[in-house]
Amino acid sequence: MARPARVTPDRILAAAAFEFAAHGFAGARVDRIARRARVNKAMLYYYFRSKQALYHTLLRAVFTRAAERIEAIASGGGAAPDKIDRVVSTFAEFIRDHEFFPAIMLREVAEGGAHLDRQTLRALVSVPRAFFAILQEGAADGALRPVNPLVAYFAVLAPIVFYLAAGPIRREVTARRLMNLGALSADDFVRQLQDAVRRAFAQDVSARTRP
Amino acid sequence: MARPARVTPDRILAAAAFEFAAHGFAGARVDRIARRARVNKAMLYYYFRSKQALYHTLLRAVFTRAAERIEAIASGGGAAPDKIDRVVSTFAEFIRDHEFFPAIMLREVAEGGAHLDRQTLRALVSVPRAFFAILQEGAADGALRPVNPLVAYFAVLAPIVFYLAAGPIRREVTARRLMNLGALSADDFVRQLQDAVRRAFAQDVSARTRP
DNA sequence: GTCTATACCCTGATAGAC
DNA sequence: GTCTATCAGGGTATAGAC
Repeated sequence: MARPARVTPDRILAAAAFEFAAHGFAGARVDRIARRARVNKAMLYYYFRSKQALYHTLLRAVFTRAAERIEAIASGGGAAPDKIDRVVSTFAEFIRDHEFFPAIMLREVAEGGAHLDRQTLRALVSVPRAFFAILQEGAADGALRPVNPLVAYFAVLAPIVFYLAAGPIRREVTARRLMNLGALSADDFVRQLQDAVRRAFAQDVSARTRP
Repeated sequence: MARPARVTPDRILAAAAFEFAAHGFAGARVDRIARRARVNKAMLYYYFRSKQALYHTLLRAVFTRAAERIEAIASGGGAAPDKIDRVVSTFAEFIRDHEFFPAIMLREVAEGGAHLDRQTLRALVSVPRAFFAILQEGAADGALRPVNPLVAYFAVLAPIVFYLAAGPIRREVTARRLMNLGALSADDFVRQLQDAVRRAFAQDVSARTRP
């Protein structure tokens, strides 16, 4: 049941996601967000009190949604290495559904989390928390080597975010013929990263049970 | 042989690195850069024509220096897996010498390379180019598994940059007691990442010859 | 809820004296 | 080479009519 009253703020949020991802908080222009959302600028301030409030709302929504997906994997069934496979593919899928996510994630890390209020930080932290639970489960039953959880966390997630965020630069490099980067679809990247991660952290690499 | 004429622009560049890393191009304030460099703002504009020119100069210098270090490894001696170990440690070392680097790198990727002129892009590209040469050498002599070079590149470098850039957020998480992240020094991170990368990409993991 | 017009501040950049 | 003073433009935010 569509609530028409919701559609305007949602359009604003979608436009804001695009703008903040492309230019960062300081570089984003409220005028551009309003124009892209096809609403009047005063309307934007009517729904969101300020540029900051708009940004905070956006961050909270997106980090909460991301955390939910990872938590679902951790608390679901399956062997630990398979769960890690699923973390990789789910994260990539989440980014496909939220193209603005990698850029905003990178910027927020660079910013030192300056725009993350407690609730948002809590959502963000629940991602590594869920991931650590998978690692511990795998170490306990011998499916995973015992490794430092932070190392594993960054080894798994950083490549995905970075690779998908770097798409525009790769296109620029290719367009200027500075280097010949072969074709590599996002799905292929995911599969090969799953493979690398399994070799890096699974106790028995040959135990492949990918669907 | 100190050339006093150089010291002022260098101080400005150092201050700019700090400011741009902390706030990004749009968020950076020329006034703050000048104050931090202890020079008058007019002086800054005397040496650098504009905020943009200052940023470009900084980017070109830092990416060129980073590329040099990686190229030296690729063209140096040793087995391919050992070279990859060295890429990991050298990159971490480079960041220790240039603390502002991870944030600027992340922001530039998020920006889609909007501030990278041809020369800077060329320097940036020479990093993966050197890395790919190592991979090819290793695949040719059987020391490395044949893998997609882009996957390996991002699997190796993204975790380092991301992990070191995320230091401030980790401190924030710890300070707010949202999660208990154990102690992990940068050196430990490097060693464990080297280990993970070797397992992921070396043909024979047991062939360890780390100094 | 929607729009126009505008206040007001911030910031990049420069003119011009020394 | 160095500094003070200032301008011009652009950007967030709001007042107030409808």
